[in-house]
Amino acid sequence: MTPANRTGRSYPAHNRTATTRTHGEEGGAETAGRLRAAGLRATAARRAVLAALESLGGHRTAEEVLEAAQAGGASVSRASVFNALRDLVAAGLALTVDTPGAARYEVARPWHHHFLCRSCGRMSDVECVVGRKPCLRPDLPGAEVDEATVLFRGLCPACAGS
Amino acid sequence: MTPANRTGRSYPAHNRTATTRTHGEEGGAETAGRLRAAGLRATAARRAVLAALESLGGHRTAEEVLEAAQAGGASVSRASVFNALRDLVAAGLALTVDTPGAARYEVARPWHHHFLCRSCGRMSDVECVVGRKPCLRPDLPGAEVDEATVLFRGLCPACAGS
DNA sequence: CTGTTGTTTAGATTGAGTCCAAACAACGAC
DNA sequence: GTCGTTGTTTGGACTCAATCTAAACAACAG
Repeated sequence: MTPANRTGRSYPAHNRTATTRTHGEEGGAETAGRLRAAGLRATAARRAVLAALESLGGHRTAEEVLEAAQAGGASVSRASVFNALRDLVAAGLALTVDTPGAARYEVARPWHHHFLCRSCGRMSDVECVVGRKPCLRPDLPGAEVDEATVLFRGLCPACAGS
Repeated sequence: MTPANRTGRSYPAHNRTATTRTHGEEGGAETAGRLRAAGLRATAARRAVLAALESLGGHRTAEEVLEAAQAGGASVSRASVFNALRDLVAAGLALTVDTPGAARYEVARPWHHHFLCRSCGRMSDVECVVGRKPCLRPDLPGAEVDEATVLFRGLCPACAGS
């Protein structure tokens, strides 16, 4: 039951920078600058991963990012993609989504939540009324809350309509 | 290999459905009755898993349940624990919690949410104001929402206090 | 340009979970 | 009680995600 495809594009694919870089690598000086501004060294692997995440759009697994980065001409290893994603999330440039199976990543944007369709398996964004974290508070006296993530499950509009 | 050495007695066969037993041993008649009431066959594996989940309490991984079930004297295979947990969740007798890493399970109780401490890694329950699902609704017109799970992250009272 | 220090790499490794077909047991029917 | 149907269990091989390793390497401050 529920064949569950990969996460689809709930986002229009983010257009890549029209001007191609002379070095033939994904991610140009702009990407490098954002990495440094976030306190990270602007290594080739991190630039490729960030660029891949942006050009893919949506919620992607590490494997998808790896493929996209390599397809983009970068020479990146699997381990580096995991390292880079970890660092990007820690630096606030990317977000992780808790999903069963493989973890999914997306470029950072204002705080929001996710809807996972039980039929097509696609994940889509759900705006957060508050827009920043933590948007909910647990009834847990003494706790220090960093964030509250909400995962909705059900049938997406497309699957519910048919 | 060593096919002659299989552990022979998988089903203790101390089950007698004719008269209602009142004592609640692990995997006893009471547990069996709840399984049947939920539409499941009362197999030894499922009784052991449900009993283990209950005696352990809290939010447990499949591995922990397996160990507890085996420690409790039952002869259960790993695959059966996964099968049983899947079935218990489907039948509404147990709940899954989406956590990074291994999935966690708990005996069913009124709808609630979870707090995951980033320091000690412990998970605790957070009451849901609504108490039934779906307790939140996404701004996603046309979607059919089954449930909304909230995962809080931060420092639990114990870790925040020190 | 150079040194320090953080990063990358391929491959081995761990860990969670699934798949398989044959053996087996639950339970309604008799 | 016994039987037959049908659902379950089994262990081992397997898949897939993710981490670990130590040596080679590259970023960037000085």
